[in-house]
Amino acid sequence: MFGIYIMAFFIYTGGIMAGLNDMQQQACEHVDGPLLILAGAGSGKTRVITHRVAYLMDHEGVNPLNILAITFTNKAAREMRDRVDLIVGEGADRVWVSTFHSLCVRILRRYADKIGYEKNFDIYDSDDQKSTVKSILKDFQIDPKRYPEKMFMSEISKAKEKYMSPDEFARRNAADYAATKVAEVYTEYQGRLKKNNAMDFDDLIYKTVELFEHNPDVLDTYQNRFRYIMVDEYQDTNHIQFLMVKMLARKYRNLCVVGDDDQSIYKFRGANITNILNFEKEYEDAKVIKLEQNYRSCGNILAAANAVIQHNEGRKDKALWTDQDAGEKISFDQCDTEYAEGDLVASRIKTLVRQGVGYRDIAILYRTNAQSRVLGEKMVYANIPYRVYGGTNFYARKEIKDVLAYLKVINNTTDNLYFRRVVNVPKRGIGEASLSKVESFADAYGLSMMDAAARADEIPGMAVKTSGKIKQFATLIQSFRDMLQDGESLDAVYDRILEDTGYESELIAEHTEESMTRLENIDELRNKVVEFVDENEEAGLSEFLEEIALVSDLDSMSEDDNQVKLMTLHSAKGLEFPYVFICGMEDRVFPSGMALNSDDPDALEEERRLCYVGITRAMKKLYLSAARERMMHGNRISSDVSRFIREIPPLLFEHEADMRNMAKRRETESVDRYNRGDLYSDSSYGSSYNYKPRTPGKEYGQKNPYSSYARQKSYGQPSTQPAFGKAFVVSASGKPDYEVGDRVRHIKFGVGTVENLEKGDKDYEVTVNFDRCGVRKMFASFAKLKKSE
DNA sequence: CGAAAGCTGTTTTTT
DNA sequence: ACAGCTTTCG
Repeated sequence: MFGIYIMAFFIYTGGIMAGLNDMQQQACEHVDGPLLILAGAGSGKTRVITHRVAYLMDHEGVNPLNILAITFTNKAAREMRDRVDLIVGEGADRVWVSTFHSLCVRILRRYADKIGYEKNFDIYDSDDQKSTVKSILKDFQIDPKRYPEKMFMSEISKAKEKYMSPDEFARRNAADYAATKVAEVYTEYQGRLKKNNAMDFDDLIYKTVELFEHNPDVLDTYQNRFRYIMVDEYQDTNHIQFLMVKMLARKYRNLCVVGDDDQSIYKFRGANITNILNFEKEYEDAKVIKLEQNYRSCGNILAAANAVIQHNEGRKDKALWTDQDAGEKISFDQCDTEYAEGDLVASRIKTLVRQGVGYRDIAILYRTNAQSRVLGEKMVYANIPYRVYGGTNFYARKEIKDVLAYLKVINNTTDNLYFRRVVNVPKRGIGEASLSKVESFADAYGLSMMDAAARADEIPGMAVKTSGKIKQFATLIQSFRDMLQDGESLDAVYDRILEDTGYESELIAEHTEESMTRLENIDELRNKVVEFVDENEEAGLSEFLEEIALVSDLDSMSEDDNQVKLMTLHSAKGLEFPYVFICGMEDRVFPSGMALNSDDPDALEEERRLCYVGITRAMKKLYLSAARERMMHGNRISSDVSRFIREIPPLLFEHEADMRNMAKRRETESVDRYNRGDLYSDSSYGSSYNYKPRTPGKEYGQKNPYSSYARQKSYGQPSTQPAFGKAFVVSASGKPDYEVGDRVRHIKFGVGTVENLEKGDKDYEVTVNFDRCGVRKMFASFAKLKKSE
């Protein structure tokens, strides 16, 4: 009988722990007390967290309500919940899994009154922050040219990340003139946000910590609620997040943090790597578990990642290992321009797809969002389904911000920022002059601008015609509020807004390509409203706006869409793809020029960590590429191959010999350039840059009509080579020098016979029967076939 | 008051 | 190259 119990026990645990290695299992089974999991890239971190949650519930009998898991993105949160669901079957939906920000919003909505806010507070995005700061600078008569608003925004943000109040900031910086200015603006900024019943991203966390600090009873409630706390991507937490976690975990000390110091890439937004490095000092009894076996990448890729990251000084020494095969070697290509690079990537993708790879298994990563434009264009050309993640956010588009501003002003009439945004959109003949009058009136009587607008006829010195218009606007907004009050659904109100404000009809009347896109976007937003209403029956406008504010583009990533994914290296963190392209492997692009110029040595180390993150996203094959020159800030500049390429041992590359040569050549070149004194100096940057065209013949297809080559003349190439641009384009898509029946040689496939040659849209398509590997169809300009006997 | 035209600085990464 | 801001004109 006892034996049966034991049996059952083993089968049971086996069910949960199936497929975990020793270290992973230890991590899962550590229940009480602080735990630090140092999890290298691809070491099954998510697996461990989900299994640990399952273990706590099923094995330790922990109530799912007592578990809090903080993830980095909403997508990660959703995934984790789904995966826990699969393991435990029931109760997973009661585990609280969310990001720092959404966790805080949920807490703050509940206790808003305790910190002097109303429950329906707005969440300001960076655009909103910027307009607020801008208007303060105007009022304070601070010249934005001497003190740019960006500086104020980042200083304020930094202060909040350290949990430093405006008062304390002022006290600490009394001596420094510029800092006193910042202190004044910071103080005023917080005042305005409060007045508008709004919080920015940093406030969400700041105010939560403040709430806990001033209300021990509230803190106690949450300490009891969250007896088991897990924090993912701990290396990217900032100081105030650290404080918040510390407060919550103080009572039960069941804190488990997971992270990897090598993947810390968010220093620029306050992430503090010492949080993870000093965890053992903070919690002396912490158990530390290292996960170093990588299950994601094949050997060559992992070796490259290890080689790169080893160039960093300040890191915990560790090395990932794998028992997978070496796999395919890494590919590297230096193209002439960013357009050629895009063409190459597109053609490689087509080859992969022809071999049976799904589009969904491919990702293109890059350092800056700006690079996505050309790459995206090339995907269109090549007919490759793709999606760009991040970048100019859907919610940052003008029309979306307008419509959302209507919703926000309906939700929170206290806010003047959104009032100003929509009061004259579409044009209602209400100008700045009238608005200042409304504002002074509002200030004088302690009203919001919306309230003042409702009483516009009382405002002194205002024309009856104008006050009528303003009043009408206030009535309009009130009518929407009434609809909601009467229980009308959100989507019904949404439609009424578009109609009654005349926003939609104006766009329809415009009837340009642009206005049609805007209408589509507005329709897309409507879909989101409907979707939200369906999924959250209880929730209202406030909740909808909150979801919009905190959700990111990436969160909508779905396995269902069979598309190539384009995103920045930053966005790619936490994801994995069988085939990964990293574009723009050039000094000043990646590592960024900023990092190269910086006097902080960690700046370059952070870039290197980013490179490490990028490489380790790849499972089967990694393609790196660079351009010899590209358009940057309106100038065509030439660039060297990224130093990170040279940090990868040549033997890991497909064309090992070439890589060796390049490394050698590069060494001498660098010395030469250094001796000339122009390494990274401005002489290679601005208009004085001496542009040397490459020999046209060895170029990849260059047919982009928007390419700057079409306008080559304007870039310092006056009379010496007038026909260059033209000759260039012709030769790129010109007829190859071989015919059907010729024997040709391909750099990789060897010798074969040309079976067919036909002119496609932009290029010749050539079909070759190779002796070694059979029939292949390819684009002539990519194939670089040479006649052979 | 509003639209159009010119001038400026700007790009690293994001919850 | 581009957007956003200021200036200018109707």
